[in-house]
Amino acid sequence: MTDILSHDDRPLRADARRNRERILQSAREVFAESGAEAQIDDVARRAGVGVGTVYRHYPTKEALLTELVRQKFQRFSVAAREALTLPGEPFEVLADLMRSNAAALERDAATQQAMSGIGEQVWAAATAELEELLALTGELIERAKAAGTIRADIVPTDIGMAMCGLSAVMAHPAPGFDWHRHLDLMIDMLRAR
Amino acid sequence: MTDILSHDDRPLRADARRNRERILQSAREVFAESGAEAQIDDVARRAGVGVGTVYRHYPTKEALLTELVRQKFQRFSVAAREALTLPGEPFEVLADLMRSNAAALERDAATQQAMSGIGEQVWAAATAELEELLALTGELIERAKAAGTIRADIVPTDIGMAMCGLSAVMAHPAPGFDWHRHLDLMIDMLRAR
Amino acid sequence: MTDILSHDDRPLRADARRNRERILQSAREVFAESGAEAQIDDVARRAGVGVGTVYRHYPTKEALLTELVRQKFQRFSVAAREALTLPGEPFEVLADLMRSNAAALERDAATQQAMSGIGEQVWAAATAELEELLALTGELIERAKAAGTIRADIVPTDIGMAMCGLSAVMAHPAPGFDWHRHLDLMIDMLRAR
Amino acid sequence: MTDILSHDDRPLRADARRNRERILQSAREVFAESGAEAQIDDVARRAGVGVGTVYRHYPTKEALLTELVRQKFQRFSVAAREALTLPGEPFEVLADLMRSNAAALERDAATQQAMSGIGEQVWAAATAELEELLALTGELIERAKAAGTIRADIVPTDIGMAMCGLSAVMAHPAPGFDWHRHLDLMIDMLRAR
DNA sequence: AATGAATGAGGTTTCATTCAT
DNA sequence: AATGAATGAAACCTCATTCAT
Repeated sequence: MTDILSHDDRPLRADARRNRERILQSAREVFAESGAEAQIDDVARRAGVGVGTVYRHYPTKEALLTELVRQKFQRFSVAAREALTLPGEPFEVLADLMRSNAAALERDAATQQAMSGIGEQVWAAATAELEELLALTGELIERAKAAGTIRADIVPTDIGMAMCGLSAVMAHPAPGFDWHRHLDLMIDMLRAR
Repeated sequence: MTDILSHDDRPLRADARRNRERILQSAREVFAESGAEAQIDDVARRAGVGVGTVYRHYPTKEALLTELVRQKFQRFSVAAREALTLPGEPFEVLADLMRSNAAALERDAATQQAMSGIGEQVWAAATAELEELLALTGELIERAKAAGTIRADIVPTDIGMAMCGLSAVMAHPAPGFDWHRHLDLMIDMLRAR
Repeated sequence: MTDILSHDDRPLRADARRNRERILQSAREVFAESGAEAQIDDVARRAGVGVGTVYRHYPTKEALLTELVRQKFQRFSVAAREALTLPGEPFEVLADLMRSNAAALERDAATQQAMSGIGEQVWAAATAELEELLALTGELIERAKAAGTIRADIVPTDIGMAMCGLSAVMAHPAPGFDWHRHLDLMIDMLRAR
Repeated sequence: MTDILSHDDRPLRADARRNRERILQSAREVFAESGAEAQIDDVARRAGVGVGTVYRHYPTKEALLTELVRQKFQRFSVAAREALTLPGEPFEVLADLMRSNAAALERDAATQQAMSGIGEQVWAAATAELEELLALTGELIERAKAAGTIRADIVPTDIGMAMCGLSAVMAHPAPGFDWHRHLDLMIDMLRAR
């Protein structure tokens, strides 16, 4: 959608593409370290570019954050698509996917912050990606329902909410909190009895 | 403990106490409306006091936020204590408590923010209150275990993590997300089969 | 003058007088420690009274500072009057007076600040005291002139300027600065050859 | 040394250099008018730049003040170096230098404030410049000693203390105070008899 | 296309002073 | 007369964003 409306469909110049990658990587690291209140200047500095360059690629701090979340969702979608091709018992495939996504989340504090703290509009802007992800999740659920190994009333957003909650738990080092345990419990809650 | 060490044991003057209440109430409202990035000036204005007065009571924005979270936990504790005196089936009592706490959470965006996103140190400062709450939760769990109506392996932090995750879900109006449903599912996950 | 115009000539109540003394002493200490940017609250706290009490006695921070300077000048005047009664060689009497005033100055950072840094108006308000001091200094000078031991062209403000400069040197711990040496040199400069 | 370790060796962009100059000039004027309690906002406004620009160049009010003092000392050093090349009788050369420095001081209330009142740390940060100045002063003194026209026991800090004291006298419009006279007296005090 | 200096609204906090208790 | 809570103007500083180079 973005591409269609974009005023500039030409592929980016090689150096511009390289910069864009560097900026995103730097943003991931910086937001992971300092949370959403990290400064664009820091992102630029770590990426080795000027602030202006960051703004050329992402017109707004929010846009940058959004892109990060979008990409994360896309990767989740990629993983989900892969999972659909895996043999194995459907529910276990889904459970494994959740576990590996959670592990990825643990390494990506930026998205964690985005999922469990920041702005309404960041979400809104990533709706397309989220919906694709939910659709794929739906397919995984259907297979498990066919196999009778998942609760019959589960819908895709149940998984989404679980993962969203999980990321908040991760983001909080409250004493005694252990997200692995919380995830296992939630996987269990999805299982057919 | 806090009281003993406090540098100011004398009860507040009547007007000071009144102002303090007003400030807290105003803070709840303002943070609820604008999230954690709300401004102290707005809190002061709505409370009908000068900024200086807010700072006299809470020397930092963070301190104010912390107090809000603390109080919320204390109210949860009060509710838990009450629940312990209720007749009814122990698991259902616990479930009802979670539901009513969730409802309270929905009305209190400040705590929501705090639980699902912000400040590490806000949490840290509320540790004592959190622990009391977990202890009481433990008692409720024990009673349900004795009745055999809760999963035998549940511990207090399981409830804590569930509520923490729930507040993140609440804070996100992602399409299709419905926290009531998520909560019901989680309550079910706690139930003995 | 202040007394004549004062709306309240009645001697202060005993406790009020005690408070006034405490406030002045506290102010001396606090300004000495933190310079002129010390806060009235600190003065009040150290004096063991409320801020309001400080303000009842001195309607302004500046007024308090001024009173300190005034008193210092008065003490210098007392010392000068005493010096006039001393036997000894007139120039040496004057030199000794300067030395002992300098020593007093060293112990009184508040006045140092006032003499070498602060406000025009603080000086202005202490004009009467300064003039009395200069008049007494004039007498000391005259005696030395009669004895032929002081430069014939010296006037009272020469001493005033010397002491003013000295207090600035004192206030600066610049490496290699040694106010005793500077004072000795200046005393020498006053001496008849 | 400063240059070698500096995190920013590249020469400033032309516009940045221009702004920096403007800021310094404006700061000189503003501090001269309002003393050290002048506001950064005023400095910025008079320089015709945003506050942020001032802070970009000088991260702190103190840093700005320090730079002013530093420059003043450097100018004094330049003048001293020049004086070393002048023909004329060495003591008179030194005396003229003191007089012209005093005249410069009279026009520069900011440095006056700094020399005779403010911040310990402002001085500390200008130590290098002060020491260079003292070294050059030492050379001027040596020449006068060789000529036998200065007191044999004079050392560079004697001149430093004299000028420091002088600036305090200047800063105080006490009735009867005349810094020209004070300076003449002090120059006389340095002279060999 | 990239750079980074400049911008300035806006945020938090301080503190001299007032005033209700 | 004393207290200290309240006031709020004003200070300092930050940082997302713009724009000249």
